[in-house]
Amino acid sequence: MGRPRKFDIDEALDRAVLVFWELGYERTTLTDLCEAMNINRPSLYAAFGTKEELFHRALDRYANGPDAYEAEALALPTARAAAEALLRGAVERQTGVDTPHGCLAVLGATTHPDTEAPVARALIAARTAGEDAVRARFDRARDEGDLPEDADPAELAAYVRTVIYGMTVKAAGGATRAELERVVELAMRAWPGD
Amino acid sequence: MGRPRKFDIDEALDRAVLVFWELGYERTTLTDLCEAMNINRPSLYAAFGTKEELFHRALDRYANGPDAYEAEALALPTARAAAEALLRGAVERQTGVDTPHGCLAVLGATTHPDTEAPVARALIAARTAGEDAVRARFDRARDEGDLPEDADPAELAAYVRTVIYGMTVKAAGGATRAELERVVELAMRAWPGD
DNA sequence: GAGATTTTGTACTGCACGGTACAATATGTC
DNA sequence: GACATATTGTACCGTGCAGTACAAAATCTC
Repeated sequence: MGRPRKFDIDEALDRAVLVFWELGYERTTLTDLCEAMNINRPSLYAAFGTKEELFHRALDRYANGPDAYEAEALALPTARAAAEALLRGAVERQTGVDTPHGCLAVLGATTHPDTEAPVARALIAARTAGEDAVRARFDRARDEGDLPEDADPAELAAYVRTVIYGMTVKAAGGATRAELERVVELAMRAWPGD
Repeated sequence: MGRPRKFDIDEALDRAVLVFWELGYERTTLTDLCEAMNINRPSLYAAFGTKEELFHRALDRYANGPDAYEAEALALPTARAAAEALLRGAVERQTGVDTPHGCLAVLGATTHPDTEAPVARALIAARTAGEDAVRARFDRARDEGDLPEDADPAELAAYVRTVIYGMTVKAAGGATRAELERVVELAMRAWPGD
């Protein structure tokens, strides 16, 4: 009961994702968020808590929304196909016309390993989780004989994600989709067995 | 004439580089800078101008100091050696024990292609200049027959720099030097002609 | 040593930010 | 319709920030 909420929580959260994605955590102000979400500050606090708590929710939603292609990529039948789908999916997501360029989990905050900032730590954790998922997929691939004996799943996962992060930086610098697609083709030449 | 300056300009600038390198532009405060440079605010302004002007000078000094290994790498006799030296040099610089991890030109600010922020634009320009230098080196290599006819110098340059940027993100997330060195080895497997 | 000149140190200003108090408003319950 | 309950809108608060005013201090010139 009580006065009914005038906005949709999920829709507002989607708007918040876009703002954080475009500006990063620190450059985003509450005014930016309120305008994009079309609500006022007390409503924001009542629904999502502080700016930092909202960011964590936005990051979560980002992982399950724009970033959900990763799980599909990992479900492909071979490790090679999975790796290529990860790379191509990253290019697509990072150079969309309706979304900000780059990746929230990389550009969301300036992160350093010894930082105390919870937001930076959350981004590092999100990236680590993403990399772990790739490594687990490649582990399975080697068990299945889908990867050579001398290929190291952890190294391959680190390599694939490194290229993805690098393309994020390039996308943030204005690189086009076509440029990044050529980077993917080159990157895949390092795949073992080719 | 006048009262003599109590500090050395270059030394103070080196300190500023380290602060910006560690914290990025936005998270760095004037208080941080003054403490690290061991001077007070009016002295900072008299010697370096605003925080933004100081950042530009720091970025310049970074390019000619910690980042100067790039020119040496490009001077190596073959394109392959140059590429590998760039990658290995990047690992070394990004995981030094006496310097912050990562790269000032990548992590110094959250950059987006359509940003108006002069600092972000300067970082993008610095990265573009770095990539152009690599491409010029690979252009020369192809003229010299050092690269196959079907290898595209611009694509190779984009690829090498993408891997460097990606390693920066990983270094900022806590990756160790050994991990990144294995990424370099994998990345070099994409080199044409191997 | 007097005066001009530059740097230094302290203390301040204006502003933008995240967060909140409080009253008004809109619903459900009895 | 009276009351409890929850959201909304406005206006505000404290804080930390970049940048600066101003006087004291240290040098050079003559």
